[in-house]
Amino acid sequence: MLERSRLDASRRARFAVSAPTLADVAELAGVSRQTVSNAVNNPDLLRADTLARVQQAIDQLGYKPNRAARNLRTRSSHLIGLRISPVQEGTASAVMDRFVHSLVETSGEAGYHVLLFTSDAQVTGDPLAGYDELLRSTAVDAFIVTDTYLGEGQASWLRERRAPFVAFGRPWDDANARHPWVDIDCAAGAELATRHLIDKGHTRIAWIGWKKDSVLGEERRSGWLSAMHGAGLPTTGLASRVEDAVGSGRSAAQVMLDEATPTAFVCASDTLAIGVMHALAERGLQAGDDIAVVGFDDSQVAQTVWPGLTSVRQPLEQAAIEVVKALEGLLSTPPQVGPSVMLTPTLEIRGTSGPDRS
Amino acid sequence: MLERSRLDASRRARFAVSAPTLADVAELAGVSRQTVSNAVNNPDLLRADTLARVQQAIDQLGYKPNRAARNLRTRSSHLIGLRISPVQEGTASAVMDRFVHSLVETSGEAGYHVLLFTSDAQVTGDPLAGYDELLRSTAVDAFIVTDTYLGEGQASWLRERRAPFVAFGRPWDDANARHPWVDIDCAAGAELATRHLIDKGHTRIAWIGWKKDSVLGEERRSGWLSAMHGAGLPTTGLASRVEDAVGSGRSAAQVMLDEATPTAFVCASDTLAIGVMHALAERGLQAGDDIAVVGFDDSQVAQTVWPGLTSVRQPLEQAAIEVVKALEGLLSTPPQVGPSVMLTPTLEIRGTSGPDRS
DNA sequence: TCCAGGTGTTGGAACGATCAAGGCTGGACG
DNA sequence: CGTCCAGCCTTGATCGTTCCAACACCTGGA
Repeated sequence: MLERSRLDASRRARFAVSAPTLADVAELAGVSRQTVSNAVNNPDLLRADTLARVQQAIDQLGYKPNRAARNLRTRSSHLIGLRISPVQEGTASAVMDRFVHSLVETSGEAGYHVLLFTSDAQVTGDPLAGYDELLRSTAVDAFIVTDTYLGEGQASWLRERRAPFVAFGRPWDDANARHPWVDIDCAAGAELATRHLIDKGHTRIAWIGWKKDSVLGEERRSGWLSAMHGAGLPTTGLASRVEDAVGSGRSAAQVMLDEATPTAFVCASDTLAIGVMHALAERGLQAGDDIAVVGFDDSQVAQTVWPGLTSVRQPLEQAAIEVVKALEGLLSTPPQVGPSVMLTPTLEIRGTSGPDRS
Repeated sequence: MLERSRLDASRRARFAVSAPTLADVAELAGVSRQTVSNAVNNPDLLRADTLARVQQAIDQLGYKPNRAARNLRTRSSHLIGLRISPVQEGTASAVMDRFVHSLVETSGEAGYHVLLFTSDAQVTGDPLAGYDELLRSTAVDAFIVTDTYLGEGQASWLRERRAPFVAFGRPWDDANARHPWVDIDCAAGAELATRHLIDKGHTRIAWIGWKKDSVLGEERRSGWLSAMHGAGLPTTGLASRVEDAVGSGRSAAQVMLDEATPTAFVCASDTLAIGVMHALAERGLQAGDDIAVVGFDDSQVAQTVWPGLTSVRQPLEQAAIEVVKALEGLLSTPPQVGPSVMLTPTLEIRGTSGPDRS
């Protein structure tokens, strides 16, 4: 008892705010360290009255387990690594923002925190360097991998090193990958967008999409294609594949308007859709009234631009929830790998859809 | 030697990928653990040949110090907590995205990682609960506080608990706060925007800003006011204070156009500026050609909307760099608190500025 | 030859938690 | 009455690193 308070005193002298430890709680409650540990982690192992006593001591001291000590002993950090990609200035996409937010919230509820890192590709030349460092220093328990369509081989790299991870985005480059993943059926999204325009009476609906080397772009394009074919509508001369930039969308639309007389545009991204709207504005045409436009991502731009850009909205909040669910399975003992999840997007209808053409 | 390899074997049996430890490196290099530790943390303590030998062993085994063990011993995690605020749907602001990205990059170079958490205010009712948990479990070394204009008392709360933190945003509510902070001189930004319009020949320049209880809004408004006064221009009847929403900006602009015949608008946010552009579109007016509009934040919307929204751009990348710099001072021993930093925004000139009116 | 003084290296203890195994109680059962 | 067992709690060891104090080695001067 005496020795104890001496220890306290010396500790208090060195550290202004010294967090209470398991031992402090144990002493106050008159039990052993392990019992306090059990009270925190396996409360049902204790007798009710003991638990209450320990609990009260915990509250009284404001005890919280020391993260570092727990991490060391349990060989886990309860941290999840997420690599964020560079901000794309001049585009309309803000997909990550919503996803990250929902991810932080959901994983917090599951007892995990999200740790961010960047690719540093411009520094080291290796886009996977960030993963390597966190993995080898055992800083995170698992990763969440995005941007799988870039074909950087993140997934196979991580699997080789037996690092647990969940992908947001299907394994485009590896058909027999066995890791858990969650993705959004963007072909269904494009199909939804196209059908919406067909329902409104459009028959000449153009597609402004990404270049052929973008798997994601081809996937979205296939949704437009199947909706058009399903309705028996022509598609020849109505598709364009360009860079994902406002200017590209604009010039693609100009060409299309001159050569194919479309009455509506479906775009692979809001960025391209905004480009189409620029082209219309330059001709004195009003998006919606004269020609319909639908975008993809439901970005802030789509939400705020006049007169409101109809856009495919990805269920990113739901995606984050599914990712965390898969992660929990992966990190439980024994690890449980559930089936992969494919979510369906919705359509946010706004002014650029225009009135019905009947 | 024999015992060592037995240990290795049993370890390998339990953990598929077992990271090498300090002891492993020490044995391979034929030195003690402490020497390896020194090689990593204080290389200049070793003789050149010893260092080389240890370094080679480190490379050979691919050794990285175990984070948890190091954290436990040094009582620091090299993690920085950042609370992210809820995503604002339907607005144009995306300030955080750029700031967070730059922060992750800069702090990474300084050896720190960023850990995200949410306020959970809707769950616990206490916006500071997230801070408390991370602080008491010693999960982070420091915090970066944003949204200081909300008046939640984050700063004073953290100071009371002696938690190291740097604020992005000046201490609006506490004039004699002593913590380090970095902020952007948004009054100067609004002044810059207004001067730009004055230079173009405008004399009746309206202000669409936030409600009076927003300190940030009043600050920005003061920039407009001083530019107008400086040029000897009238301001009566030309200022409006509304909610930060597209619809509010739109109706405020309608009223203003009817009653005060302005030829230009300066807005407290891109969201409001977009609202003004809606009002113009509804009257068949073209932003830029007919009436000039300037926004604030240089959001993706400003960058992509037709014909390009002139907007005040905050130097968020620079802000993040300054924040990390302050943080490094704060976490060094002894802590060094430098002077607070105020940065000046720039103006991104686009189509809505319109031609010169001379 | 011996010692002072610096440089380079070492072994033991500590950080604060959990794991694994063992001890103590009281009641059930042969 | 002795043994066993289940329930509850305690003890000692351990995770991998860094801190601390001490030790071996070398050089130069007395």
